[in-house]
Amino acid sequence: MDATAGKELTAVEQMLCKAFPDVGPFGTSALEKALRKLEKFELACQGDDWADPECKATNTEALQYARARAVVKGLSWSLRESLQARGRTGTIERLMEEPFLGKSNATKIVEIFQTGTCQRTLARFERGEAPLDSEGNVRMWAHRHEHKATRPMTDGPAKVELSSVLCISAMTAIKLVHERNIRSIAQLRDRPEIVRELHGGHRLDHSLRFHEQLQEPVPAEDACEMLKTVRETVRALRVPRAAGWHAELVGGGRTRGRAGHDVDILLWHKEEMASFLSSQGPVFVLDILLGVLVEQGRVLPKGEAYFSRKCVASRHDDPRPYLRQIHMAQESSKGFENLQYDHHDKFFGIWRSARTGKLHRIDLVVCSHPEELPFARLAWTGTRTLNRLMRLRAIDLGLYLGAHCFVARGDREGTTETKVVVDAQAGRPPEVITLGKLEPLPFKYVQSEEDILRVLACGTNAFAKLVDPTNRNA
DNA sequence: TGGCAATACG
DNA sequence: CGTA
DNA sequence: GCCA
Repeated sequence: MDATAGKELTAVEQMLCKAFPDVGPFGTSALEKALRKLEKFELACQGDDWADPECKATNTEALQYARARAVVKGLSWSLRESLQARGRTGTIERLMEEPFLGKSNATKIVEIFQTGTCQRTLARFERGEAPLDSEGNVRMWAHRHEHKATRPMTDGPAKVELSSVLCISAMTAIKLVHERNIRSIAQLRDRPEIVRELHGGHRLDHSLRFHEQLQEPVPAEDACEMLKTVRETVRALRVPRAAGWHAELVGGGRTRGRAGHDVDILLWHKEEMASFLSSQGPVFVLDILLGVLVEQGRVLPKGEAYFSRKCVASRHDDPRPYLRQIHMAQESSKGFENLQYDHHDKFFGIWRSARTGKLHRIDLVVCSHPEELPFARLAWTGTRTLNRLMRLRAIDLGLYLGAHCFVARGDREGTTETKVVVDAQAGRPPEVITLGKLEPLPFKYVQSEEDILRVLACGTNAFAKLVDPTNRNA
């Protein structure tokens, strides 16, 4: 029996029941692009979520646009046909039956679909003006806190352009516009003394210099070459069972079947961890791999370009931090926020094509423990919006979902126990696992992305469309 | 009607 | 504050 | 915008 039978689905459940193809059948790509632009304007003008430590507010507008775009991608009916058959009002009503769309966003979607823009938000953002709220008032300040507002909603195009530079965040772009009157990348390039003040060092200098190249889509030929080179290089390393290392595309390369401006590669091994112990201490496969790739001239070195490596030694404290009894027993007001989780070793850097000499962003992620592979795959395949939806769903079930495992939050009223339905297929008795506070769900129940999605669907196949990564472009 | 909006690391 |  |  369906675990959700007898009650209405939550908005998050409705979303996860959908498929999000890269290109849908109903001609909504211009609408999706407009909603993406609105999200980017909101992020660039307000700062990303939690960007201001003094004012911990969610960027609700950006979140709404991201969700609205996902809803449009997941629509199983045609806006065009609905507008013909039911008219504007009928279509708005139908949109309001979709998750996360109220009257305001439904109306906006119809306006953008019919006219290509939205007069009170998108058109104003594009002219560098502050948008209007649903009552027609100018939304001059982020977070609606007029008295301590430091972030005007004007100059959207300048802020979007500046924050697209690697190493320049939304908050830095906002300061450049309003404190230094810098309104484009070209203007920033003409002011080396201001660039120096940003303290980005050689990484920022390099990002600015090669910005256009780094924004270009990576040609399929180069993406293939990157994957092949990484795979062959890791398999030739002097590490335990080197031939057992795998390299696969995640990110846009997996959800869309083609790379965007970067290439995301996940490295994993059936038996080995991301690092091993030598007499000198832990050795990271990623470090050795990067050493070779830098030497071969494929990856730009730390002293030359953007280069961010994150490895952790605590992996070899046995057992893992999040499996330690001491952590499960630890109670704190902050819940599991104080937990030190292990993490996958990562590299964010610049690749130089052997074919064209052009530079491209590359992300390498090394799955830290073999059994965490499905969680690493799911998280690093994304998209960002889909990750947020899946993690919201996990919260609904009393679970934490990260890139490593499920952990019981144990923060519900009255009990610290969390019941997890790992299987509720028709014709079988449901299998329910009971977890204590901060106890991880044993990996034997989650051996694939499909298993994770089934747990999120309370043991059913309600979210099975998302098993295919090309349906994950939310 | 008010709390909540994903989660992580250097 | 930067990145995913 | 959703939900207890």
